[in-house]
Amino acid sequence: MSDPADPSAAGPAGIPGGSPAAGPTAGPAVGPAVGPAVGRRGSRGPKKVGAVNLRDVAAHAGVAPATVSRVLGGSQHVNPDTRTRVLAAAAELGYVVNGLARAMTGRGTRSIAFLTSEMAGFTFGATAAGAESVAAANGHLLLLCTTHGIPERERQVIATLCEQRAAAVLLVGSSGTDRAYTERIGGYVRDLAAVGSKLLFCGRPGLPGLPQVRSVDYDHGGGIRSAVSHLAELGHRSVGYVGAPRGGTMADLRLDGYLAGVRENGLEASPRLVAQAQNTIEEGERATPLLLDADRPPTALVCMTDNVAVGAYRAARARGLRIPEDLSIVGFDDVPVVGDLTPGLTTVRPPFRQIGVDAAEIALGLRDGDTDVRLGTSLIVRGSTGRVRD
Amino acid sequence: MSDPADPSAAGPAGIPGGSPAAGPTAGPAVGPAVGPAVGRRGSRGPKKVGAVNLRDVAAHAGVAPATVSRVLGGSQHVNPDTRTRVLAAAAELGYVVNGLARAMTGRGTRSIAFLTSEMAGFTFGATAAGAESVAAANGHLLLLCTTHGIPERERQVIATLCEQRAAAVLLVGSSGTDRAYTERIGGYVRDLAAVGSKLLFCGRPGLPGLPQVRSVDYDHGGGIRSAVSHLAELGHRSVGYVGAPRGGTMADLRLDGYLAGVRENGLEASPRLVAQAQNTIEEGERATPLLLDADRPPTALVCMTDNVAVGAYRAARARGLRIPEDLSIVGFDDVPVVGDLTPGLTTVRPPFRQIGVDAAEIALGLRDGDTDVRLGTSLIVRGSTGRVRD
DNA sequence: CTGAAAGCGCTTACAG
DNA sequence: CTGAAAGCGCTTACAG
Repeated sequence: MSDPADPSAAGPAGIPGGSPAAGPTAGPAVGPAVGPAVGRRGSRGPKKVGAVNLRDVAAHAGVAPATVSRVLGGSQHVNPDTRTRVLAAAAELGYVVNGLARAMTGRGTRSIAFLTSEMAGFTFGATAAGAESVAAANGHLLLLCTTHGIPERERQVIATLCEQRAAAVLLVGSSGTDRAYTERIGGYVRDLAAVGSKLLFCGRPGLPGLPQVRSVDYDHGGGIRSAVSHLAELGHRSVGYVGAPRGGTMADLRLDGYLAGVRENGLEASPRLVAQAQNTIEEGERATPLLLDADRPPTALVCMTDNVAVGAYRAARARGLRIPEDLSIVGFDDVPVVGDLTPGLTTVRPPFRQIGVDAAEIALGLRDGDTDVRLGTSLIVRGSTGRVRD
Repeated sequence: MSDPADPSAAGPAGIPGGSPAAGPTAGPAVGPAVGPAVGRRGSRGPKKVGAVNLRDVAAHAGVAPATVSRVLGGSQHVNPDTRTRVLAAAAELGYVVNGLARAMTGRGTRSIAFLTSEMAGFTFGATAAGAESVAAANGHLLLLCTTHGIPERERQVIATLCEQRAAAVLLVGSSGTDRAYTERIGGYVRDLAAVGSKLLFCGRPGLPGLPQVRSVDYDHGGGIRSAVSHLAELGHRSVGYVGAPRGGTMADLRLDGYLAGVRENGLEASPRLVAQAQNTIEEGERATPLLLDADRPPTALVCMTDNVAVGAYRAARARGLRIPEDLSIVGFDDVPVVGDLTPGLTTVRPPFRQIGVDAAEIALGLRDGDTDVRLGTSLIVRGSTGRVRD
């Protein structure tokens, strides 16, 4: 019973939803739908075994295969009567075009791939959702791949994607910035180009060494700077930063944003105001005390991500510090629920969904121009930031 | 410059990562990798235009296409020397097998599809991640599709998946329970079976009318019952429920779990202890007051989901109610950050990732037996639940 | 408007 | 162990 192909499970014929949906141009079912025409009145020997194909439809309609291909392919000039006859035959046999075969002739729609390190987290989902909506609206499927950050796995995935002839691959999220990384990506770009595909950066900036790879990103630095400015306006002069050390695109951009914000607003600038933490709550909880327990602790913290900020909340609370009376905190990403913390987290919101949408549109060639796109962010002010205590 | 196929972008030959990875059995690159062999010393007329194919490799190695197919296909008996020669030729030409063509002969690996209403949210991501890991480990790609809950879109997606010959489709998440729904799904099952594919329920129970469709789910009812029991142990006698009205698998199962829990623990049972709210924070915020503002309000609330619970936090706070002193609250799902609310949310944690893993394994036929699987949940006790006030 | 033929790129019996 | 041939299911010039 675990075999859904069991004909005995077909149920009563004629149930709506059971219509052989066929291709985008096929009409509604007419007669009782059937699966593979196995043993259908012994019409043509014991040959057929797979699904019904185009030739079956042609025979059933009394036309040549080429004609069936034309009407199903939405071709131009076809006699209305012939068209009707073919459509009826297709529906009657429950014909479903073989997309694989079609793709081989160049007419098929190739899928677009979304390649990310981990597919967990809100930011991933929002971006993927944006890409999916565009893909779907254009008849493409979205392939979801994960590298877990290991090069060998990444290589493997790209190879598979080349074989499957993905239309394009969106490389999503932060990445390394070293020379080895650039060369590795450069290899992917060539491999993909060899099969008519292309690479696109999504949610991360382009690579200097790879100017031909377009990027769809948001303004990491600008977002952080707006957070720093917000704190400066509230009177803070000593603002700390908790985030990942240099070495990744996101870490670099956000840290640089902090540094620029400090400079622009004439705030205290000092290495002792920066604590290193990877992007997890635990890391934020671990690193924040490095700043809070110092001699003259900062009155406000800008965190690389909301995860880190939540860790900062924990650390502050553990020390009996009130937010924002004793310490203001700003996050980045605006993931769900952080607005319901006590107090709500002030944070920078990137247009994740839009990033996915733009990337997919570019990947599908729906957009002209060849420039990178970089979207703006918005500062969501909630209760975790307040005027500095006098 | 937006064309990644631009040969001038190929950079210096010999860069690692740029190796023509080819199929799973192809060896490492040897000479300088090249893309399509266009114009390569005019070797065979102006014919070639696409990527290099198997015949090119055969010619380059001085063997028949069938032989190349054998060594690349990991076939058995092939002369070692011949194998070496073919592998070298493949690497030299940067050959990448065409998965589409291979799939047409039945040898290719078909992708598995993950079909969900919305691809937002933690639960979705965790489940998909589990499925992806299994798919990847077995050389399959994961297709991500979205229906936005609209039947027409759902139909469209299934049709496309049939055309693309997906190996299986995982129908993920809650759904309707009415007869029309069952018939619609029944149609999909037949359509998929006709192309050798199958349907699987994931994170939701099976449909009585469709016993042949297997389901991989977790114990919604048991999870809620454990929450109710937990509250009963804390002395609560009047426990309310906030969740969606009947009509969906998740809503039904969780509400039934509440009802059973109330009965099992001999708690107050009354329709006025149940408030209806869809699965969003706002809905929880809207519906909770219906219970709190009643004559003899419950001392504890079980919410269908964490979203609803967060809404309940808002409502309680708006009334000056302390959690858990004045009101205990339990959620369901254990999405990120709810543990950092004030107080941390006590909630039921389903094994989302495992659900995805199991579903994918079954879809890929990696598991025997034909029974449905239903995994257990764990109650994560945090600060939002406490002894009832005397 | 419609057929017959060739081709897309691979794999698999069938014969050596 | 290896070739030549046929076939997978579709589409596209090429001729009517």
